[in-house]
Amino acid sequence: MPVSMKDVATAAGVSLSTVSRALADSPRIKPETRTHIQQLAKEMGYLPNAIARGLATHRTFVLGVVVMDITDPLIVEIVRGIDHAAQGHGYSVILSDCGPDPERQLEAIQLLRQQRVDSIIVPDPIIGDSALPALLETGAPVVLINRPQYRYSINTDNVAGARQAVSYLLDLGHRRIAYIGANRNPAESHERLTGYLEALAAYGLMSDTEFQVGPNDWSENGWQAMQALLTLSQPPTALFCFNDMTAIGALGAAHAAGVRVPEELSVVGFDDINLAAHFIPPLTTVAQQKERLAELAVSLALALIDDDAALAGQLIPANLVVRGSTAARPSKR
Amino acid sequence: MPVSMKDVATAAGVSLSTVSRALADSPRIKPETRTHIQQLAKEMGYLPNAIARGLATHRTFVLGVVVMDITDPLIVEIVRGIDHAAQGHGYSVILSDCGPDPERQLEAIQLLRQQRVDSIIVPDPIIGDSALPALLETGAPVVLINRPQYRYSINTDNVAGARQAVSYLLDLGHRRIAYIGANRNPAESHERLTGYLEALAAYGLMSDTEFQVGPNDWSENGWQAMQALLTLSQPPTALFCFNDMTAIGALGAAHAAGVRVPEELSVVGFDDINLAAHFIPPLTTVAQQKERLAELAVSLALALIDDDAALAGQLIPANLVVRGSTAARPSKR
DNA sequence: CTGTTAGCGCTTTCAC
DNA sequence: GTGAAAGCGCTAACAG
Repeated sequence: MPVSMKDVATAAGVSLSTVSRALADSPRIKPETRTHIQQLAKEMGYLPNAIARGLATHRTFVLGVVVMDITDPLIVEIVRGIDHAAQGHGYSVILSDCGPDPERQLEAIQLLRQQRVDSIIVPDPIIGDSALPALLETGAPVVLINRPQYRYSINTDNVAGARQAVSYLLDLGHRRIAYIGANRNPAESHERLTGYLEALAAYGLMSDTEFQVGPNDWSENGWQAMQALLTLSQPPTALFCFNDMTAIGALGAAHAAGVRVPEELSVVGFDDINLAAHFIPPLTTVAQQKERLAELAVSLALALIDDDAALAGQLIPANLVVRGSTAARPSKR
Repeated sequence: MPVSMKDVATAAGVSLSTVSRALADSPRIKPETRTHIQQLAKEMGYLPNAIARGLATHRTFVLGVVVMDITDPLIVEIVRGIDHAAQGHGYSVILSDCGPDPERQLEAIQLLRQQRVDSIIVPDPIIGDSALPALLETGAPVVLINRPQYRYSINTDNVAGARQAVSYLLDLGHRRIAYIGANRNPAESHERLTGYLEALAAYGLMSDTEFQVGPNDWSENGWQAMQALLTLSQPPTALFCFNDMTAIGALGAAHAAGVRVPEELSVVGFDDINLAAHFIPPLTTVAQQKERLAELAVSLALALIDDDAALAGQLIPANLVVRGSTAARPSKR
């Protein structure tokens, strides 16, 4: 029932293809008739049928986004950025939340293929150690976020970000600084560990291996890692955590043990999720530029449709945001 | 390049329509040939082209989901539920994050219409006071979540949930109980206020109007509301908050003012967002059944395609989850 | 500049 | 039971 090009054509007394051209701003059309038709189409409430167009052009103007858990505070923010950027390009995004089950991941990818999405973005560093191959067979280009090992990716500069955070702690006078890593995410965790070690080395310090805890990820595990650190004879005075959720877990354990933050312990996270600013105390953290990562990923995903990989492999800086969870080293210790 | 039905047909030495029927499990086909063709299709890696099918059948097997900010902790959880439920029905979901700008909301809706989604779900009680009319003109059925005023909606029982929360506080011995509401969400806030008042009334109590603060919504405002309450000569000993984010804001203000929770002040939220369990202290809250809301919304959205509105208007119970932010009334006060 | 004609890949009458 | 053919709404040669 919605009005089609044919309807517009007969109403305008021209042929179907003239309408098609007019609406597509084709150069080969008389300006007057074009504006006339465009206006007529608007009056009639014509809305292009993306399905029909997709069938004819083999371009659906739909982007697929595959995540394992859209509930992850970092991931949602990136997904939101992707959605906005896509809309800016006239694209829609199909969201596919796969969960941890590999079989379901495959099914979800099949669905995406059936829908003939033009390109796929995976803003989730965890997904796809198993699903990635299937994804790549899709035919559609696949862009990853924060997966530097893969060629078509857009990544945060984890090493530099971590270095910045730990340097800051060193500048505050801290010398016993621990790192709580993440096992769900070995590659990223290792990069942040590298930055941590580099910062220490620049101060002529070595990291005590008992200060490299984890790897862990969830806040529960941040909690456990903190507890382990508190049993040391010389516990750390500062903590650099894989991400904000880990930091929040550690904060909980510190609170439970009666360790005051930041007076007795400084804590730095990574990501700068929305919550970080609202936590008690507000979390000092290394902010990822989620919007920018998303924009670039979308641009790359669309460019790859035409085999343009110029944007591939970009490294985006991450910047320390100082808030209430860090302070100078307690003098008494 | 992907294999089409035609390819399968020639490979099988049958006609195109036979393949179509075989793959659609049509009854009018010899069982043997059907299984044969199905197997052959699988071997050849045939994947149905949803675009072509959509053009032929006027059914795209795509659901539209419109939100204002997918980053909202309650909304994401519901969206995740929608995505899962949709996948279970063989549907994909196009996510449209519109932001607060009404103009952009209209554009996003246009995109959805162009994609000819079969149905639309709006799990966001805020969006659409302006966009709703446009949405309804879409032609596609529209289902709302937590918008009881609208006929095709699935809703949490706010009144009963609130009543439960406040009754619990009363049972703990609290008598001076404040409510912090939300102005971004007047309808929901009012329902929860109603439950609050009902619970007080059941104890033969009246609410002091100075205890009905807000309406507010963001955690910053929860903070402000709490500060206002603390200036009262007889501040409340317990707080029922519109939602968890408000509660978290209030918790922050209490912390800043040196008021200990739950020893000196009990706080109850609403929603049970992921974070609630991880906060310090873990938040007592009224849990919405996000999965269930999502499932029902999807079922209704799909049923409405065939004009079946049996599920419309369902009321889903919300249940109190007791955690660490509530305790018996301090005896000294 | 504009009209005619094929498709795009699939479903669905209508015949056989 | 199976095949032939038309058509979904649009684009894109190909003619004029």
